Amino acid sequence: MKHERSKRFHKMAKITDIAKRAGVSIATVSRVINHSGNVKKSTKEKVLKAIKELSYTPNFPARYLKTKRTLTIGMVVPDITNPFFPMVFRGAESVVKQENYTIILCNTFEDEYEEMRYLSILEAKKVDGILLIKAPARSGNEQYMQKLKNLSIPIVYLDRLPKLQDIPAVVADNVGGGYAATSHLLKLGHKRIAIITVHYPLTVHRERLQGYVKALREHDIPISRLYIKKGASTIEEAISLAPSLLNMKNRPTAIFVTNHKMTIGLMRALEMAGLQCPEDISVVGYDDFDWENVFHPRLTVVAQPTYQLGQAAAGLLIEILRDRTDSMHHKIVMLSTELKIRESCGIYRQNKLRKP
Amino acid sequence: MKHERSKRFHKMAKITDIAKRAGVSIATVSRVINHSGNVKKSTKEKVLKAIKELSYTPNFPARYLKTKRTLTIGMVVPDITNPFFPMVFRGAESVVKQENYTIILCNTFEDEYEEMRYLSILEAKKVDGILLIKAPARSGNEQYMQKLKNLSIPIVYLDRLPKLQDIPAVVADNVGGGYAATSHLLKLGHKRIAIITVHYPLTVHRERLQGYVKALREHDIPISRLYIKKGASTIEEAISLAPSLLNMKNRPTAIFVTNHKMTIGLMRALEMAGLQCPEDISVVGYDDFDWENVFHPRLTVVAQPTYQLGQAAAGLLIEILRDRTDSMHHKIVMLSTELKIRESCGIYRQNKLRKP
DNA sequence: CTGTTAGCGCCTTCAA
DNA sequence: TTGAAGGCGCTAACAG
Repeated sequence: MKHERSKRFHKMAKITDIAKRAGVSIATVSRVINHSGNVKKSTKEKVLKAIKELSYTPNFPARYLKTKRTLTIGMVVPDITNPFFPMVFRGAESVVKQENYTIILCNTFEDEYEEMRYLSILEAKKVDGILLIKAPARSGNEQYMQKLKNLSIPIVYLDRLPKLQDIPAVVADNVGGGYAATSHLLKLGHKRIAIITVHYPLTVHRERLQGYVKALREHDIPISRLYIKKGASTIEEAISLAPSLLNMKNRPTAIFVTNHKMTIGLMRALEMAGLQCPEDISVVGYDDFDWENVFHPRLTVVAQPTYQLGQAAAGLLIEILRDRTDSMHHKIVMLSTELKIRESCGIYRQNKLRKP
Repeated sequence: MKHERSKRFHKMAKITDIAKRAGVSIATVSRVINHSGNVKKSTKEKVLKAIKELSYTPNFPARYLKTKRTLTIGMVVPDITNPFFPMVFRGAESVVKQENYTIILCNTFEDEYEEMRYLSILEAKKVDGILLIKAPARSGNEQYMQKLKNLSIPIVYLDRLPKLQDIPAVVADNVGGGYAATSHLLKLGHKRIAIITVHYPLTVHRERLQGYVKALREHDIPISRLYIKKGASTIEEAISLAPSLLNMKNRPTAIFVTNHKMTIGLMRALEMAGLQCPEDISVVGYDDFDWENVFHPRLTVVAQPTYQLGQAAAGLLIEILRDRTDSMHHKIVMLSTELKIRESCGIYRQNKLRKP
């Protein structure tokens, strides 16, 4: 036997109720609601009055059947718990809300299967568009990439780029970020500069590594595989990765970490190894948050334009939705990063080499 | 003239397409999709085949018209940029996804008008339920409270309680949190303990203050208005509030901050005043995040069960949705907090009184 | 086990 | 300026 919804949830008025009460047809009601077609002022007022009296709101899902628009967009992120993404979300929300869109937020936990699942749901729910921050690609995912490309809903890629041609996307200048971080260290005299980065097949990290390599090359410093550590983007992973760097005979005098969570892990590892930052070792991190300018050591970091990334991506998506065609939107927008110099990098000194 | 959607967005197959291709009626197709009614194995396979071939997905908005369920819920938060809320979101998402729900996330910026706006939209979009973390109440909002109470969609209140009777809600033990923080300071010998809290009419902060008062009373320490500072929950506000405390003749030897952002602001203010924590002044903060156990001074804080708050609230909401009645769900669930003792509190020493 | 059919709430020609 | 009627894609009786 089916339960009844309790009385306090009275059913909502519908358009016929309004029509009846106002003594007009539903077509007329629809016209005043949507400002479509002409309605005599007096009848319009009658309708408005009825709407107010019954506190009527149009039923969006029903309306969708005709209009084919849900006024909602989907946003798929790897991990909303990484403070980078809430800022991106807010940026996006700030622009879509102007157009009365609303956002379904989906967390994939860096899992492409989860991403697929969510994309299917978003498709079924008929969101008007999707902002996608991709999870790392799994090997043998060609089929999925094909599906992505042919999805019935416009997608704007954000931050992380898939292996796809001709897609609309908004990204940060990761090569520039990696380059700036490494150059800064070089300018301070460091020569043995390590990098801790993420092993996922993600453009962002590959590019930051590229920037690192580029800067070293420009200074004729050979790239050593021993100074390049890769792992999952977690605090724990950085903690377990760090010792292989810190216990080297030629321990690096500076480390560039390309990821926020791993930066925290590295700092923990330094402490555990009894190393002072910046006295014993310099660190450049990634991503900039409020507390970083307060607690010690104050991190020198590559700051990303998080809010702006969200804004730009949402703006692009809305443009596409407005045209209802994406033919001329196969462009990739790149926003630049900024090195925030604080206190976690010291000048290279020979005597830094004391054993830990 | 209306634009056409570009060709790459081919229209989706619908149930009649499947029926035609499988050589059955749409009713049968519907049956296999929804596992309702019996279908002969062989025809079921035919249908499944057709579905796969046309990569058909049911159209949720259309389906809603019949089922009255959108399988989406709304979550309204004050500021997703405060790391407290992403954790709550993840907790909620982790349980609703089990039931195939999806979440529309709405940011109100602590603005009750914005909250009203979003609630109206969620109502129009026919979300099945709402998780609401309320913005501070404006004065003269009785009408809105009335509307809230009579909303056509079940709400579970989260973290912050409105002035309403008989509502389902999940909250943290804020009195307990304030009490634990203050007691800890008292145990360390502090007597001049100040509190920096939020002036919004929000249960959470009122209760944390209550806990503070309760602890002091138990130790027969008079409550001084001079030691109670209230303001907006921002970094800047804490910075501008702090000097009135730090420059007092009887400067407090310990401060309890009931809000994450204000904690950051206070630490900044201490630094600006040339005060060391914990040497010159002890601090207990609120909310616990990864970096707090790494950077210095390591904050002693009241940790809230963020993830669990989200889980519990979502669980309660789903229960309500399952019954389609909230008659027996007028309960308030309270989860406890935990004091994380780290390094920002020192033992009270007389000589702390040196001028800044 | 399967098909026919009547709506769900709304928008939108087409007529008047 | 207004109304009547069809249909969007789907589910759920009701028949067969």
